[in-house]
Amino acid sequence: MEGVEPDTVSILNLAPAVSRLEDIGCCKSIHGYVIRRSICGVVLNSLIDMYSKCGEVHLARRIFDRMQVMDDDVSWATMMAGYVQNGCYFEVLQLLDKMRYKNVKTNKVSVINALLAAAEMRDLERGVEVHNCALQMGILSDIVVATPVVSMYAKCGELKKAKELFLSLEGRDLVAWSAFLLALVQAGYPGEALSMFQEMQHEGLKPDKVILTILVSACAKSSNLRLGKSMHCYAIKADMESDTSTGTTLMSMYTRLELFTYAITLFNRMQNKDVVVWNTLINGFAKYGDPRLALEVLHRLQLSEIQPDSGTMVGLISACAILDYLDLGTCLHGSIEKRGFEFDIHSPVFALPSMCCYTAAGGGNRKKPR
DNA sequence: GTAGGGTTAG
Repeated sequence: MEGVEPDTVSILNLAPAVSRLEDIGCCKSIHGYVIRRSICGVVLNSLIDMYSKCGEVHLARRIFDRMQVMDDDVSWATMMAGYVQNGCYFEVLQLLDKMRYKNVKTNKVSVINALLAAAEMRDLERGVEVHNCALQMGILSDIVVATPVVSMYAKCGELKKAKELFLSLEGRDLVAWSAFLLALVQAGYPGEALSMFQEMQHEGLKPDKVILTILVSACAKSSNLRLGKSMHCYAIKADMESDTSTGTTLMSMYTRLELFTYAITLFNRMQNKDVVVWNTLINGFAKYGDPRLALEVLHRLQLSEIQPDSGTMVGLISACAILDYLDLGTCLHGSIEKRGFEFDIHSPVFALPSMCCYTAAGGGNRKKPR
C-alpha cells in the first residue's frame, strides 16, 4: 500500500479483505485514514462490517453511533448483523426497538438478523412480531427470509408451527432443509428427521456436508446404525469423509453405538485433527466405552500440538468419576476453578493421567470398565 | 455496502 492513497472505492474493496484476515491492526489503520480524510457517509457501513467481523463489535458500534446518516436502513442492518456475528442478541432487539422509534425502515437483512436474535433469545413474542413484519413487507416468499422464520419457531419450542411453515414453503433448498432437519433433531425427534430426509430426496436434493452431519447425528441419537453406515458410505463416495466436521460426527456416532474400532480407524485416517476431534474420542471412551482409554487418548493429545479445552475436561472428569480417580478428579476440579479452561499443555495437571493408574482411589461400586 | 444451515461434550 506504500505510496498509494486509498480513496472511498479502495476502502470498499479493502474492508472485506481485512475482515477475512481478521487483522485488527489493519482495521485501525483504515479507520485512521477515514478519520484523517474526514470521510463520512455510507462508506462507513463497510467499517462497521469490518470491525464486527474482526470481533470488535464495540468499535463498530462507536462508528455507527457517530454516523450522520442515521436513517440509512443499511447501516442499521449492518450493525444488527455485526451483533449477531458476535453473539450479542439482546443488542439486536434493542436496535430493532430504536429503529421503530426513529422510523427507520426495516429491510430484508434487518428482518433476518432480528429473527436470528429472537430465536437465540428464545423470545417468541418478538419472533412473531418480526414474522408478521416480514409478511407485511411481502418478503416471506424469499427462502432466505423464510428459513430463519422456521428456525425461530423451532427454537422457541413451536415445532408444529415450524413444520407447518416449512412444508408450505416453495423452492426449499439445502439450507432450508438443513434448518428444518436440525430443528427436528434438536427438538428430540431424530427419527422424524430421518424420515423427512426421504422426502428431501424425493425433491431431488442430495445432501451436502452440513446436511450429512445433521443426518449422522440423527442416526446416532436414534441408534439407527444401518442408516448411519449408509451415510458413511455416501460420505466416502462424495469425498466428504476427510472433512473434519463430517469425520467428527461419524466418529461420535460410532462411539455412541459402541463401534470403537470404526471410530479409531476414522480418527487415525483424519488429516487435520482439531481439538473437537480429540474431544470426541475422549468423550466417547469416557461415556460409552473404557474410560481408561479416554485417559490414554489424552496422553496422546499431550504429545500433539493441540491445546485441550473445556470440552476435553468434560470427558476427563467423567472418566475420573467412573474410575474413582478421586485424586485426579479433585486436581482437575481445582485447576478449573483456579484457571478456568485456559490450560497450558505443560501444566502438571496434564501429566497426571499417565500415572493415575498408580493412584486410583478404588473401592467404589460404580460402573467399572469392561 | 448489509443477508438464511452444521459436528463433539454437558
